[in-house]
Amino acid sequence: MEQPEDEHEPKEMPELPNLDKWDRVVMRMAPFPSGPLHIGNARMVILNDYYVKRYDGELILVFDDTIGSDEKQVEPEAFDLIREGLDYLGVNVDRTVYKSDRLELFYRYAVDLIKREEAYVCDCDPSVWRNEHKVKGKACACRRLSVEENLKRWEMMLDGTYPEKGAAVRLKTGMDDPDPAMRDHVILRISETDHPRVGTKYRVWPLLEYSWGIDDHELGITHIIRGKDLVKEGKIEQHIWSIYGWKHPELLYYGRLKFQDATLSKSKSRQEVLSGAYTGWDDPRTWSLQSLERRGIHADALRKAMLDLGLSIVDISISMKPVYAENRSLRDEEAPRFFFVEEPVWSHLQGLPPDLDTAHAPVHPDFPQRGVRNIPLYPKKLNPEAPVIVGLPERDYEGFKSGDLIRLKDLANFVVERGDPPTLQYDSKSVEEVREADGPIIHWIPENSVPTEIVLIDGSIASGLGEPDLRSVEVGTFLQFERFGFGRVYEKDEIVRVAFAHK
RNA sequence: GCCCCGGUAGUGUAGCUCGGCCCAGCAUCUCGGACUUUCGAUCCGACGACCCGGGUUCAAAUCCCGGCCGGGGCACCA
Repeated sequence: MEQPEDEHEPKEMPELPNLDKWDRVVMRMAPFPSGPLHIGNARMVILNDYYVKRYDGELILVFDDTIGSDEKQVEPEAFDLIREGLDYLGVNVDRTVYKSDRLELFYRYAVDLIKREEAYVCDCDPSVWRNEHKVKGKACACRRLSVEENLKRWEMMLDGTYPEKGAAVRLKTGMDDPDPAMRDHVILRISETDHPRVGTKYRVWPLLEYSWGIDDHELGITHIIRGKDLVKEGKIEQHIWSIYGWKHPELLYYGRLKFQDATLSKSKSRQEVLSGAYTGWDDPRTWSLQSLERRGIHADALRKAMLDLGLSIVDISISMKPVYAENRSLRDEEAPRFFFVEEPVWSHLQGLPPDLDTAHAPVHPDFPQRGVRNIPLYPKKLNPEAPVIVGLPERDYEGFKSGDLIRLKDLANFVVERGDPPTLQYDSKSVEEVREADGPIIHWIPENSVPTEIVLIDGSIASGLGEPDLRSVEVGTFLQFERFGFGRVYEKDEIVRVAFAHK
């Protein structure tokens, strides 16, 4: 097949296997609703979305909201947060399913598996079973129980006779399996935890591998792409599919992602968001999709970076730099330029020619047709005697010596005179002079500049002043502060607030 | 302890199924240079890898064996 070469398209991904076995590709995304999707979940989402779009298939969003555990709990607000993240990524979901709506289905199959003698109700103490039976590969007495006895026990699980952990349904995957991980795994257990959607309606809950063994078939899933932490679960699913003679969906696994420049912890983020230490789920330290959106990271930058990883099952450690590089190439063109000075060193301008009262800087240097920003030097028109003052970046000023020739970008060249206050003596207008002297060209701000705060990636805030035109910028604008970096305006009142994206 | 998976430049990836066109392609990073009134963009260039050892073969990154290294599983979590 001929693939058109388009350098803007992500790398060509491999074909999905055994396409001819299925009428139409049906895939699913199954986040556990404990919080918003973060960059680590993006791979799962993007991969599934990519293949569904490629084959014009169907994508089902399945909220994997079984009861979880003490460490992993369903959080009610997560459902909407997840949808928000999917919207940002541009994922179209054809259908949404909640695991917690399907308990009756899992119960029916549980009874059927018991009747087929493929499963049994085990009331052994979990640690005893682990140490005496799983490790040694020896079946417990429960395994030999009659169907009748098992069904009776099953009812006792449902009606509350058994307490939590008092009994569980085990699937007969085989006590003689060489892999201890595969020996008669629990597929349903008792939990009386309150569920955000269905409350205490059910006290018997399926485990992930079991619910998927049933649902991947019931939902008509043809291809499953998920993290390799689920390969054991995949094997158990295959065991279930074989019992029923169902056609096996294709299983694809990818490795875990580690980010060199980000620490991801949904539970820590949750804690910090709740305590107010983080400003919300869009705090950059959460690395949530919301936070990336706020920073102006284009969904396609994320998409390309994720697809560039391919489908390798190896665990990988990646950097955000490719994402940033892609984002820059996607958004640099649209980004208007502004000056921002973090800790201005206020300096007096002297000897300005009378006609030099405003600086004109291009909105975007590569597109002169987009016009100029005007930076007036004389805000105090009523008091012509007042000195003209500009703010310089402290970092630059520190490196200057008296007598240095520097250029205020888009204005003129000056000779530095260090002091308190520092003064800048007008020298010349054109850029050639400073070039010859090999002097620095720095950005600056005039007196009537706009209070501006930039939220950095580590959550700290760079506060300073932005040039006057920043006042008219709209919320949502992706911009560049010259010699500082790119960011997106996310809020504006007296202060313009920008989320830093990248250099 | 048992089981599974994997090892291509700093990082990520292509190639490995069907050995030769691979003295290994691409991206990113880094470093030079050009250009530019930004530490942005653009252009040019450079650096840099098939884990090791055997074997099969006319020929191996690709197949086989051993070793080493790395990751994961062994929950009444997802």
